[in-house]
Amino acid sequence: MASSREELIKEYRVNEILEAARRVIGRHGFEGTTIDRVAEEARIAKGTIYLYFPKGKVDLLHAAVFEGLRAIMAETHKLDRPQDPPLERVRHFVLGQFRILSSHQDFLKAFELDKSFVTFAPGDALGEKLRSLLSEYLDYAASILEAAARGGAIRPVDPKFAAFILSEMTTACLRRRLIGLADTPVEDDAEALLDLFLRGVQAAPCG
Amino acid sequence: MASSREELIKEYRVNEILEAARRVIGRHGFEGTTIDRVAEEARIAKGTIYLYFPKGKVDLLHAAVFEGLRAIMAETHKLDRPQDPPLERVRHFVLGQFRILSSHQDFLKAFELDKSFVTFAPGDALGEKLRSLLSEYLDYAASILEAAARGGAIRPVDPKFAAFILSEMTTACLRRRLIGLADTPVEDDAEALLDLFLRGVQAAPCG
DNA sequence: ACTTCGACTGACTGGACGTTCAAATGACTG
DNA sequence: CAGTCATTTGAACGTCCAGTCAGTCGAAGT
Repeated sequence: MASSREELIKEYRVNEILEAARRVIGRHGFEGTTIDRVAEEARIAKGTIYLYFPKGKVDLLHAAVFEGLRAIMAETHKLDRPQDPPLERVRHFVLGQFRILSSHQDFLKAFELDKSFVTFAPGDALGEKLRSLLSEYLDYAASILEAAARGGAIRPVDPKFAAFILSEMTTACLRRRLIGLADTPVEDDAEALLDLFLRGVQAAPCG
Repeated sequence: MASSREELIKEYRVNEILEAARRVIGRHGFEGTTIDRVAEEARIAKGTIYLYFPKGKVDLLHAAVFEGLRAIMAETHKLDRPQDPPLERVRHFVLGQFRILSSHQDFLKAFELDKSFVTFAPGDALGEKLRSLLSEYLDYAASILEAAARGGAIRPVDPKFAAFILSEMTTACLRRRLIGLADTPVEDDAEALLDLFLRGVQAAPCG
């Protein structure tokens, strides 16, 4: 990692710029983010940005988005409780994921999460990085579901499929609020979601 | 509606331009769509577009997107079978919706559906139109679920919440394929989705 | 044949924005 | 203080693209 004094300073500057970029993205959206605005937000001149991001705007924005997402995903990793009973572990994960994602909804909104995963061409660098990030996250979520399935707490659904659907259900709830279609408190959503999902995957035979 | 000869011609031209715009959007994405490209695709000159869309590019693209979505939603309305037994009606709707949306995945991908609903500011004209379109659609889906709940086929969940989650689960499946995370046939997704959702909302007590 | 009309064209304009680079600034040293 | 070097600056440049408008062309009218 960084060691010498210069490298530390450089890393600090890079971080400042990335944070400014994320603020601008949050305010103006991905497409509405210009180098001028980022420079103004970071209180430095336009040219300075090119010292730290010589590859240009696209590289900067991609880095900002990637790091932002990585941080959010790191948060969700921290909330796992492997020692809990499987079903309780799933429940805790679902609610925790909901809480974390909803606390970052501004950024997620501006970033237009789904778009970015979907839109980038197969060869695209950021697209690949995001895909692997998502993939890693889904493996983690799937492992929790798989453990529950092994323990007999839920039925043996395809864990990756279920994990994906679960995370999408979560972002869907947030999106619904952003659109203005939800008139109930957020906590209700979390409970309703958990209920819907758990019943969907639970072991006991229905009907 | 249109009556005179001129109005019919005009409507025809407008439609040609909108279709060209949708093709370009499908190929280059929303942001990558320029008036020049639309003009080239429609095999007319740039200026001609401004004869039919004097309000400019944004208006044109919004109309293209709105009409495209309206057509898709009209399709889903046609597949309802109110005379079927409630649970069968739900099942048919879920599978039909899946089939229709997946047949339009190119357009939906390019349009970045979620983005457009989420990103537009509350006062924005297209945003409002899309929201009301979505709202109408959700009312329709919710009415199917509500009928099933009244018939006792599913438990009395909040029908609008369930309808929203259902439609998002469907688009999520498609997105998963576009990202390249799915390795199973599409039909499997439809079945797995139906299974997950029905168990989630079904009447029989689980556990 | 001449005129009128209006749909259509596409070169042009102006502004926005990414990127560059010569000059200014400041920090550090002998 | 002068000299050296790294960092920072922002005016200038090139490109892209929405939007304009003077001019073309064919059809219909007289």
